[in-house]
Amino acid sequence: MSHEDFPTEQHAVVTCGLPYANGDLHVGHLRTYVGGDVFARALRKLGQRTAFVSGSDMHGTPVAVNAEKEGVDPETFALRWHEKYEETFPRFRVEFDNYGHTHDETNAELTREIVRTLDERGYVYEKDIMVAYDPEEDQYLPDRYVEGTCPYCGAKARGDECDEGCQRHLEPGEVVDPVSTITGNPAEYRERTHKFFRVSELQEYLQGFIDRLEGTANARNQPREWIEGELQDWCITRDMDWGIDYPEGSVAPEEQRDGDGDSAERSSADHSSGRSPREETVDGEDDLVLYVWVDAPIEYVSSTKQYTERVGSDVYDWEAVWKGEDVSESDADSGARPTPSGGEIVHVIGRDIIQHHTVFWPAMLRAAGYNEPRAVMASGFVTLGGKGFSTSRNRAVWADEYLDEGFDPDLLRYYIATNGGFQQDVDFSWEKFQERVNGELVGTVGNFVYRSLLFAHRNYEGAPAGVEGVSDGVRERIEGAVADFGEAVNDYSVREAGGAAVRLAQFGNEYIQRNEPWKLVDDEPEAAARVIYDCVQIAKAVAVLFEPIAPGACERLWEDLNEDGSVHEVGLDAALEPPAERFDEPTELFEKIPDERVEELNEKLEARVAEATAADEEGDEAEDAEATANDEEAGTDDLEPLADQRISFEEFQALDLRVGEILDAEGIEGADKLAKLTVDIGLEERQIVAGIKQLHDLDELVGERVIVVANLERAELFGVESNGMLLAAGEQADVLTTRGDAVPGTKVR
RNA sequence: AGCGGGAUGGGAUAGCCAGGAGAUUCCGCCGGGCUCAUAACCCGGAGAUCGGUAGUUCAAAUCUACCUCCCGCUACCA
Repeated sequence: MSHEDFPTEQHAVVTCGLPYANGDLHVGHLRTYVGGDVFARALRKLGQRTAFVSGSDMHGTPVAVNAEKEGVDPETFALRWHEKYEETFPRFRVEFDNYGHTHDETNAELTREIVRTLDERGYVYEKDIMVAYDPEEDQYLPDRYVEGTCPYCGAKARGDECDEGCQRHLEPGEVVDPVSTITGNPAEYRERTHKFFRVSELQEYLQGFIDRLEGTANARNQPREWIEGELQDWCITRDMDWGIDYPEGSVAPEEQRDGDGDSAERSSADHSSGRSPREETVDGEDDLVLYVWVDAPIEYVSSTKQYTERVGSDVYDWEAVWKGEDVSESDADSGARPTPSGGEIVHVIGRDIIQHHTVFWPAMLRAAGYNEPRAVMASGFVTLGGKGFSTSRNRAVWADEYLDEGFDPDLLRYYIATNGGFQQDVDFSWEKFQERVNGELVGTVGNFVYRSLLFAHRNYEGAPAGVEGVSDGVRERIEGAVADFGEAVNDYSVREAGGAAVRLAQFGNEYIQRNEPWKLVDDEPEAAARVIYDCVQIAKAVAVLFEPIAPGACERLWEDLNEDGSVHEVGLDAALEPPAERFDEPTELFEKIPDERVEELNEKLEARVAEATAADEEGDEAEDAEATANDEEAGTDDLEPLADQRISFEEFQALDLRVGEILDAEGIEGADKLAKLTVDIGLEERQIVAGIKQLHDLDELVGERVIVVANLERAELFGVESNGMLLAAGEQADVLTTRGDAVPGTKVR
């Protein structure tokens, strides 16, 4: 192991992947934040000085697009979500020392500073690239404003990644046959000058880095393919208004801020025209904004900085943590490991953003002279009934929803933190939730501390006096649990950190059961007192060890134990310090979840998912209706231009068009739009797949005359063979039919 | 079809990265105990040749190759 075990002398910072200010939080998101919170608390228990920070990710095209849809400016839109998150996290006892956002001044300033450093050190160069551009709307189309075909695998791809095919990250200008996602217009490529970060020069460094990176295995393995293959330089600018301006040396920061304000005003006044990407100005002045993945991770640093600004650098020094000893310019791209003088940086993220944290981000840090992350913990996803969450279909358990049901946040924390390995996907169901709460939290932990403290209170009004201290066996057992806890933290296993406490409580139950103090009280009062003293000690240790997972419950337990101070602040030593000799009747730490409750929750969930799916469909229809209306009003404006290219009569004759009659029509399961049709085309019956499921009452189509391209190559869609193509007009799939009574099979010409 | 993740007693999970006592924990099942405790708790038991095949090794759930099956995301106007 190339790193010292926790706790170390250095300060640590634990960060959580920034939530993207674009929608509600659900239990899946919470997995990462709870994981980070548990880990940060656990580090503190070990005695490691730790800052726990995060912030909202405000920039990027999806925010801009969705703000436009709502007719507000991106800042207003993103801030609204930011405030929501800021308020939600503490309700799950995810307590950041600082929670900022990427659009605040601290981050804007630090981002410009870091980028300027990269620039000065020669890590940035300019390159003219072809950028997708919508000539009709006169705007550039960065990232998700454009989609087209992946140049590597041929699948349909978004502008920034081949999300449906090979999963490759796509650089601007790479996507083939680009189309604007805003207008649907085919886009053309125009040459623009952009900034590139020489990631390729840091390849040797990154190879060393990935080998010494700690955390979960997936974070270390997934980026290998990139780091050990050929690293591409990274385009770090975009043609947009929304974001942090590229820090041109000649432009003073103040002016840039003004620029931001301007753009916000402009886009809010201008939203109806639906444009937010940078419009080219008359003089063609480059108004480049930094790519969102540049300023987003810098927020980790900015947020730490804000924390220091609040508490003072004598309490926590962000610069010592993040900067440490700067690597000299000439050394940066060597594989040499930086002097380990900085802090322990631990990133807790979802497994979908591993590459950003193990390639681009450490490269930036290194090149700018910052300290490298010690560990990346990448969590698996949360599934629902074995299937993935689908926010669009409302197939999810939302954070608010959970709280509204009145459940203690600790229950969910326990469930998602310990139900499986951190990098493993965990399944959520109310049944399993109930099982673990009732069995482990109530039956094992809650029951043990309650029976112990109640017995102690009734017979001794607290921990029995006159006992010399814990018995050796129990002491060893507690020490063992403390050791397990420490090991778990060093293994980055939040699951095991929780397990140590639960197993200790389990031991407590065995211990009290074996010694039966209730039988001893009368005949052997001293023996009884010793047993109960031991039990109270175990309960106290449980409070200390379980605090990272269940901070609320442990706070109550700490009070029940009549302990001074805060259970959140005590270290592991407290586990073996003598318990109080006086305390009141204890409370029940956790409550059982009755079966009826689970049934009710399941019904609710199912009903909502069904309803939302239906509403989704209606929504689509409404949108479609709107689109139709627009089509009519818009007249010729929205029509595709006529093809310039003329074809020969022979080429036309190559099409075998036939009249057909629909004999049967049914939807294809799993597909939103595809329908399977059986069509009689005179000489034979054909099975044809057509994308008309939502646009037609399928039953009404039966008997309808249609025009079919009979000699189109066969294709398979959703595993269903399509042997021909049904002709239809426009977005609404207005199906072509015959005016007279041409019989099926008649050739069309 | 592509990418990713899995396959361990009835169900759910750990262990595999750093091979070595026929294997963890939870739920369920069977039998017993206890009554301090939120019908909680404790003890004992049945039950897996760790997906298949072939290798490497003195030794493989753990390493290598191939295969099968499952799941997730994608798949959509042919």
